[in-house]
Amino acid sequence: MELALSLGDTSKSFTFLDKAAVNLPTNKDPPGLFSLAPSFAATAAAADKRSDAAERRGFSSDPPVQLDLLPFSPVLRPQQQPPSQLRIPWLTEACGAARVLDVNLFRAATAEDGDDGTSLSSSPNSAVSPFQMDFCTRNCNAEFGGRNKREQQEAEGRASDDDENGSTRKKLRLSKEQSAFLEESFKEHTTLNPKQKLALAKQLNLRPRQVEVWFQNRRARTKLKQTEVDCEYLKRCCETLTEENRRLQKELQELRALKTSQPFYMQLPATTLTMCPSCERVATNSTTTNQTTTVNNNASQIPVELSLSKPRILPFPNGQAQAHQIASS
DNA sequence: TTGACCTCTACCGTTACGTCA
DNA sequence: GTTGACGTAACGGTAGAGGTC
Repeated sequence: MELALSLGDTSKSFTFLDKAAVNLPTNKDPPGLFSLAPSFAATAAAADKRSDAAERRGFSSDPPVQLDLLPFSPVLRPQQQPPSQLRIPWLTEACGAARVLDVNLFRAATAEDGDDGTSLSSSPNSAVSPFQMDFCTRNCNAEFGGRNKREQQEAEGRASDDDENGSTRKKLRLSKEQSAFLEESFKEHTTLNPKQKLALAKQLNLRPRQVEVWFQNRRARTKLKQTEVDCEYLKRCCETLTEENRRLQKELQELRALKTSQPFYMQLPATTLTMCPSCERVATNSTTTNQTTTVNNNASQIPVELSLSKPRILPFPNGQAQAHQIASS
């Protein structure tokens, strides 16, 4: 049941609630639409957690629950791929299997670490990984050779520093190949189960902990962008509401001025509107006209009469009071 | 069956490093 | 060469879920 109050400007309707209702995230949402991503993300995280737990318990969690975390972001729309196997289109389609071999070519024995990141090579102060990555990058991608050479030298320098000072915080830049690889994986799975993490780490010649951290940071960046988009949308909504409020206040002032210019209005009997819940027809017990208000009755609009403000008690000169009300179901 | 304890992982806030203008 | 802004890898703390005893 919908009541449309017609107070002059009938061409503009109030649409905020409609918009909010319509723009709930769906798989068909185009980019830019508002979504309730945080709650969805939480649901997805919980689902993934359950999935991971199922994996750890030793049985498959199939069928996978594909959750669209960011409907407005096509990058993050997961493909319908089985989660048990990582498919890397960037790798397999654009570069072929040779890339895989290159990535793994210089993988040292330390890459056979467990997934806890606590073995020798995964020590926070270990200098193994930067070397491996630079070897990999040099051999994988000739166009970055110069920079990677410098990186390698820097890495060597850091390694020696690390050897001297075990407290040095290690930070390395992932190569473009590694980043692209991880990005492609993220498109398919925003979270990883231990198997996937291990597989990715092996393929990229990274420690599982690094893969884990990368996904955590990637999720954080995604959430941040989502928040920015949501804030922008809410800001626009606020502006719209402010403008709407301003317009209504203006109309209210005009109508109050109209009231004072027509003192006989106060002497008129109140109008009571009743609406049948089934047919939504509106009936009135008075023919008094203040302002014409239309009641949106689906196909037809029935002009009725009603007071302009919310139901309230109006003072009458003779001391009586009478309620103006709109009765509806 | 229940509760304590442990492990794992996601998330969050923060820090520190690398890059670039 | 220096500096500040920015992006991001990495860290520590916390909470929740599941497993074990």
